[in-house]
Amino acid sequence: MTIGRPLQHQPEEALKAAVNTFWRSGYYHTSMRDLLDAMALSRSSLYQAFGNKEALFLLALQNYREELLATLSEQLDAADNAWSFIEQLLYSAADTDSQQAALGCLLFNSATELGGEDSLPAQTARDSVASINAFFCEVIKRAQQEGSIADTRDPESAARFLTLSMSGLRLLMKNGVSKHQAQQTVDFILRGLG
Amino acid sequence: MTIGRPLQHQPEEALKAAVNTFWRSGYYHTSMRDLLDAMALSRSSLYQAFGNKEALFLLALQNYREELLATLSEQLDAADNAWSFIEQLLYSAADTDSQQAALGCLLFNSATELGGEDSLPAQTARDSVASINAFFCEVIKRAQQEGSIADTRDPESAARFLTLSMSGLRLLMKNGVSKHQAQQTVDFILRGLG
DNA sequence: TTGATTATGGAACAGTCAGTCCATAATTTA
DNA sequence: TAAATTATGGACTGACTGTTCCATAATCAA
Repeated sequence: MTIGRPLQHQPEEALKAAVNTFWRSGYYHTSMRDLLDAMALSRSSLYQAFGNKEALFLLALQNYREELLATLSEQLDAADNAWSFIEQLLYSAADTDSQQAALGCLLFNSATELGGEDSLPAQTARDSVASINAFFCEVIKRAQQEGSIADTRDPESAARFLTLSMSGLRLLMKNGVSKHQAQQTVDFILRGLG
Repeated sequence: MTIGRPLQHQPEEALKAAVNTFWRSGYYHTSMRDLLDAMALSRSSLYQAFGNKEALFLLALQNYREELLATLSEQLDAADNAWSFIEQLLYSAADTDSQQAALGCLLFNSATELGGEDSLPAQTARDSVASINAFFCEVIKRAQQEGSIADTRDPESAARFLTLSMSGLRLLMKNGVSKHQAQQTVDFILRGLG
């Protein structure tokens, strides 16, 4: 066993609470008090366990990204083929309820908020978006192998278009567009992609 | 003439400086000190002339939106037709240098940052995005009259797709995508739209 | 039980936040 | 010149910011 007083909190659950807090309020507008309340631990414990606000945010971004990529991989494996995965991805994004839609995606939110900063959080946010884009690129390539996307298309360009579309779709949903309207918009995306 | 001591600053230029400040740092992360420095006036003058931070932000959003819509209208009038306006709009967005790209669009930034809040700034940000979308809708209708977009397309859906695309393009540019890569992505947008 | 080790609660810190207030400056009209 | 009016500079407020520090609590090995 480890020596010393045992932890009185579960770091994984605390981190999830931190993710949700940053998700709701963004990096700068989230205060340590917000985090303390949401994570349900004391100042000392938070700083001892996670370092500081920036380090906690980096960890939250990483956790969110890994969980997102894991979910996407599962859905890809469960789908009949790459193209139907893309369809499901877009239509399910268009089908989120308004409360969840108001949150958007933590990665897109962070990349937008931190913009072109050269800080570590900003760079990490950009890297996270790039990792999602890289996943999409593999999906595109598989769709091309399966014949549902023309081989003549540059897969990286197509992946960027899909990233662009997901990000734009999140914004539309944040702006209060209805599910039906969002679905109609998805049809344009699929036409551009196919 | 007006009675009393005359203004020692030009409200229009000060407002532009405020716009740029909010543009760079967002609503919450912009401090009154940032605004005072950028606007080059004293605390008293700022509060007397513009009320408070929220009121100034609303004014900045309005100013940005009006100027953007005016520029778009000019470019639409100068274009050969609605479709070539759309092309130019997208390709010029893909052609912004990295410094400007890092800023993105104040309206999309604000709508993303303030998300689903029911505050006045959040509502105004959403309304501003909606007004851009409404402009795009008129452009789409004109393109349909001119025969460059099929009449079978729902103009409002197409407008939302164009709004989504502009927003997504801004995110890609923020993420460091090159001009060439952005141009390739625009081709996907145009294919989806046409 | 004692000593070592780690976690926690809470006080404290300097800095920043948005916003207010008042004395004073600069202009008008009379 | 004097009174009225508006703008400005700057001190000030109370609340909040992220972070540090220390005494204490809770566990382990000896």
